[in-house]
Amino acid sequence: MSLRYALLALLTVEPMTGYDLHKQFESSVGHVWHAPDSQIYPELKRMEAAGLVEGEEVPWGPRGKKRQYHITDTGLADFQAWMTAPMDYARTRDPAHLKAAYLEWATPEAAREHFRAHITYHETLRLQWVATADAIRTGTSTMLHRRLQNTEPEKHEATIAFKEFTYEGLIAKAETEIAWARRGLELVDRLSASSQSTTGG
Amino acid sequence: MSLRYALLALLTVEPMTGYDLHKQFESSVGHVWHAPDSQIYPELKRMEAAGLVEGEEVPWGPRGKKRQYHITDTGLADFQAWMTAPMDYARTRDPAHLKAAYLEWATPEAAREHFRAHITYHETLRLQWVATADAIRTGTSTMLHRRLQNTEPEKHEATIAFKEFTYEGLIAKAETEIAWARRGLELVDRLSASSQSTTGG
DNA sequence: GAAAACATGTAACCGGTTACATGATTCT
DNA sequence: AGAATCATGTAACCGGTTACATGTTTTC
Repeated sequence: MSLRYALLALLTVEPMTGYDLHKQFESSVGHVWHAPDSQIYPELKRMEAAGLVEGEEVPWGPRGKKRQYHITDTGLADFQAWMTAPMDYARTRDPAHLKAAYLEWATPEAAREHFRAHITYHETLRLQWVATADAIRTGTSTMLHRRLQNTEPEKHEATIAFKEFTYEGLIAKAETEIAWARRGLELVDRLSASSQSTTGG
Repeated sequence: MSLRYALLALLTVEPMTGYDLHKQFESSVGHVWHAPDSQIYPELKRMEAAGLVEGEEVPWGPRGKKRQYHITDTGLADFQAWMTAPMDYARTRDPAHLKAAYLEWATPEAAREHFRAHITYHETLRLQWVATADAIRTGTSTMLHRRLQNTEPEKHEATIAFKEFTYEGLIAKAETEIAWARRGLELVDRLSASSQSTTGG
């Protein structure tokens, strides 16, 4: 159900087509939420049926056309209700830690590879998030720029602050994972050393 | 597909019934993986069809019976192959951070409540994980005890170390979330103060 | 005797993924 | 002219959730 609110959050900036929204999920918002276009188009239709958004055919080139959606008052009210309602946290389901708990079944090299992949993955995320956080801080983010243009000046400070703060949290998360995986590599080395001395002694 | 490997991981300790496995998901392993019984029983059947486990009817009381599953050689090979194979990381989908990014749409009190709930949730997790990590360290964990009894002594050190290490990682994760949410509360206070001085001035 | 725990499922649904399918427009 | 991008979907599938359904055994 969060996809719906991710879409509404984006549509509070300005009217967009399904394709515009899909592109957003590949960049900025994509860092906290991802969705393929095969999920976006049907969801927009359901949201229109529920009165949360309204679509409008607009011409595109000589023969083409596209459907631009804008958020309705109902949609805005629904979004704000979601913002105010308590979150329901999904039960833990963490494949990386599940696997880590049973690495005695893998070879030391496979265990090392597991942690290396974990580091690579989270370092990639971290870099993206640092870049996005910088863009927010320096005012380079075009999406945020457009959002601020449609926002009352009193809300500018909070709008920027919450986005910056979100990315700081994501960066901290990534750094925790990286630090943990680095310690994992050390652990594998220690265990290999001790098992080799056992075998060798 | 990870449910399958979570089940295999548990069945490397000893043969269990669907109900035993379900109970495990409510305690120890439940911290890294969760599954309702409605998912466990059909999955065990599929795994039996795939030759990864074998079920055996065992009597239970005077009239009752239960089906106890044990892992097969094929199942063990499959589990080890999964342990060795690289993980595929799912795309980011983080409702708590999605919401945090747009908290300018919530009232300050709702924003505070969001962060308070985040703290409560992760503090609960943290306490559970600290308790489990302690049980692993002190040798109080019955599940780990039984596992070690069916494990060659050379593997004991690694078996314990990886489980302890996994819980340390989970605890670090929870602590990162708690620290972030605490800073969130401070941020809301700062923003409320500055918007009030604007309104009041 | 009642309650809690043990035991095992089915069915409907939902959110998300992957693969497939098509066509227009803009840029080089 | 060809490639990249814009644009919009359908269909099959899969993993997971929620609700429903039933009966036995053990414990108090």
